[in-house]
Amino acid sequence: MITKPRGTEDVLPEESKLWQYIESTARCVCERFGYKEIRTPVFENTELFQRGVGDTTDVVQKEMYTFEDKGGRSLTLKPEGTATLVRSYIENSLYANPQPTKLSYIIPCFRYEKPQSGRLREFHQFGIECFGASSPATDAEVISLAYMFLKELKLTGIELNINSIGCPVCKKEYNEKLRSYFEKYKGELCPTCLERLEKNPMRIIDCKSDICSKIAKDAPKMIDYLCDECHNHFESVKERLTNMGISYTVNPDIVRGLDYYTKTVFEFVSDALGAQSTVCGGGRYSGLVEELGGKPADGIGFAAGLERLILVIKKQQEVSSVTEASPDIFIATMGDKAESFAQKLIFDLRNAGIHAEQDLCGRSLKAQMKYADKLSAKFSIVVGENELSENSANLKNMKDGEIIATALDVETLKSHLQEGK
RNA sequence: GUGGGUAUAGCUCAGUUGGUUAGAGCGCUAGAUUGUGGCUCUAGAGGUCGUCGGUUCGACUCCGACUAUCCACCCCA
Repeated sequence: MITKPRGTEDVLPEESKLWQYIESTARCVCERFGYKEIRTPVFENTELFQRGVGDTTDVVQKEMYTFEDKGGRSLTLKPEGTATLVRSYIENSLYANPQPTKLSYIIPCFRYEKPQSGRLREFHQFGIECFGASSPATDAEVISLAYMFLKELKLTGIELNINSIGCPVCKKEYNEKLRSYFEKYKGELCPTCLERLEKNPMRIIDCKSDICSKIAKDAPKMIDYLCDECHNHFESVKERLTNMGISYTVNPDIVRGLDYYTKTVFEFVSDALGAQSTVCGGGRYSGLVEELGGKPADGIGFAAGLERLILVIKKQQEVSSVTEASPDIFIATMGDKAESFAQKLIFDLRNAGIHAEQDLCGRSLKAQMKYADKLSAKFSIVVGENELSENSANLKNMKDGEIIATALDVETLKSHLQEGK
């Protein structure tokens, strides 16, 4: 047997209902906020992610699905959405439209990681990006969209954490402070954090090891070192969130792992998920558009992991309340002539917008009725020689067993079915 | 990439200190006097017991490797 590749999942018909529900909720919310859907390629030139996501990040260093095509080009399956959108924004000159440019997407992403609950090698993200607006109002709008999306999915136990990691100027100053702080504990830090000390000391704050987190507890906080502009920006974002009734926790420890983030970063965390608990995360990025060859423009956005949302929803509702689509009518037949007649009738009924079914496995009449029951058909009729010659049959309501006589034409059947609803 | 748990029918799981034709419930198929579902009853199909190797007279059972899966680290959505 050939099995699916590691870290991938089949979405079976039962579950795809849930996917459609989440996707339509996402689209519906985006529409109200003026975010328009964009569709982009599944793979991009590898360089886009090296430059866009950052050469030093784990995502780029060890998690990308990179391959060479027959023309010798290095291509990579998208590990995330933002870099692609920035590329498209520049390449299609979307900056020439009235700004800001507000985009949304639902995409598959690929990362070569060890699979675990809430972490797959192919996973899906719903995200938005807003380009060309640097005001705090933009941050608040983006966060409020995520908030409303999660709220409309009726998720409980979700919390919003926000932080500001400053602009390149104050970030750099802060990094120096941080480095000199951790230098003092050089002998105690774990090996990975020792490396981080050189490259990106902010990541040490993230470390879960007992010793490092204890040391990091008293480390200087970015929030205390923000420059005036960054500080005011962050204050304004918080005030706007409060105004909208969106509660949040300022969490100085959220440091996003992707290089491009500046100023506002945030994540929505679920208490239902175990280790991979971030259900939606994002932030502002000021230098990315320029880095990828565009005229300087601010960007801000978020991505939500659809598989994780589905995990939360499934955990919340013990039994899925998603109702299966059931046929309006099942036509059981006896004999070839009747069967052939029924297929034509069913075709016409379907053409008239009715969900009609028949047996395709050559079952006995009794077995056909059982099958109709399993499909939860609302009505059934049996067509045999008698019905054909008289052009009439008994229409049975499967719920209460009530029977009425009906002619075997689309209009009559349709009106009976509508009455029965 | 590092650690730990798990692997028996489509699904959920039994399987006695290693012993002959490996079981149950649900599901699936068929039937219970030849033209009507749900309840009940009967029968049937379906497993190289994750894979490969080792120990043994004999392995689903013990050991090893591999693979898959789950949990955690790491990282992130």
